[in-house]
Amino acid sequence: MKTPKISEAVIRRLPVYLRYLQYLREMNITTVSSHELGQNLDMNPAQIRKDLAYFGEFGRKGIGYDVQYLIEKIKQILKLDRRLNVALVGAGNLGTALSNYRRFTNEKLKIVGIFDKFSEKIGKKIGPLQVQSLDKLSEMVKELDIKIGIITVPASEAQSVADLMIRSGIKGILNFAPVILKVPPEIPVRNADVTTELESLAYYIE
Amino acid sequence: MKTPKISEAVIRRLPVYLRYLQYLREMNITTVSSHELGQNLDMNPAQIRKDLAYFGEFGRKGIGYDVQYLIEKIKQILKLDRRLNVALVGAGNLGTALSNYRRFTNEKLKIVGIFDKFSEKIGKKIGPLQVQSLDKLSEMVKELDIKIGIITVPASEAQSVADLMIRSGIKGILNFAPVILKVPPEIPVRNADVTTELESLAYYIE
DNA sequence: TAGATTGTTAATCGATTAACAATC
DNA sequence: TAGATTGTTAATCGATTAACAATC
Repeated sequence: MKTPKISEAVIRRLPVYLRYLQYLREMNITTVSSHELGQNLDMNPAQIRKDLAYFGEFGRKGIGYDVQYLIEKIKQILKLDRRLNVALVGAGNLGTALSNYRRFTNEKLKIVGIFDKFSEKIGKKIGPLQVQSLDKLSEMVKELDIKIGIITVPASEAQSVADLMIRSGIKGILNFAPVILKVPPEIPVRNADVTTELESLAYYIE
Repeated sequence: MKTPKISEAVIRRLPVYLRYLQYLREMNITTVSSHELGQNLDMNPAQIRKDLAYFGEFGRKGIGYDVQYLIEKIKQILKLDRRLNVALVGAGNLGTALSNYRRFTNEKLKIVGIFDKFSEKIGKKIGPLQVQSLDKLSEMVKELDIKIGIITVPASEAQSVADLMIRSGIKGILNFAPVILKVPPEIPVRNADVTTELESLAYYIE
């Protein structure tokens, strides 16, 4: 919490640690060293120790890290210990897939509204939710205190959806559309475009 | 092509440039400077010039880059000028969404086989393809010269699917499952786990 | 020509890794 | 205690940015 200035690279590794720690907990493993973590996550142990040390002293010299304790600490750091509501815009194939994504259901991070522009999509049931008109977004963001928006509309619509999200009070965006969004600097954006990933992979083939 | 050693960061930016150049071409814009690219992609112009200069001299001093020519060159670099067949394993919601992903259809990068372990999924039609048994993967990889595998199975299955893909001759993996896969060092892997992205986004909220 | 913009070298900045004292 | 492992400083490595000569 008393953080000098943590780089994004560090923050992006924390969920990876968290995920593996949760796996260890399922295996009833109670303690782990940075060396073991490094082996399994294919990372340098010094980097793992350094990443964690930005936020506090979570380990014990000569012993390692308590799995359960470290899970709790990382959750605190990432703010996954409190409820965080998410809206998804674009009820197509990908949007539907994400809405049904199992892992969200258990977690504090939860999709609480699905929106679409097209009337043929509106009213459609996806899991426990009904697709709503995009016109309702702003109202629902306020009502449900939605903080994060997921964009799964076509590239041509993405910027206007992002603008609407930000006007509505959303504080961060996960963007699946293949465009670089223009947003104010205080709004974090994560791009998760599949095509980009595949295309960069192509380079390494052969 | 006569490349000293290009960092992954550079390679990952090329598809972003490509995408924006294709957008410019659609707008009938024929020439662009690194400065304009930088403005629109929120990047440093020097970085863009340097990235491109690893692969050749594509611009003209005092003028900028020819959009069409640069598109072709980047496609060549990324090997998107030749056909590259892709197999997808896991015909759930996400797998179905990706298989229907419009952009793949036009491109050289093409999903040519969809596989699943579960008999209730097998035979199901997704776009022009029918879901096949996972047992057929190896055979099809050889028959269709499939080079890339996309994994959209649950975390618990992902490693064994990756192993099977590699044994079958697949050369690169795009992994949507929330695990770090163990693969030989010569096999490139891209992780595209949505949960990880969302969790790192949570850190920046409030 | 004058203005613009590349390609590239040099300078800066930041991130990763090694090393080790502290200590369980 | 002896062995193991953390937290952290220092060293290394790599990536980004600035600057500018070349040139369209």
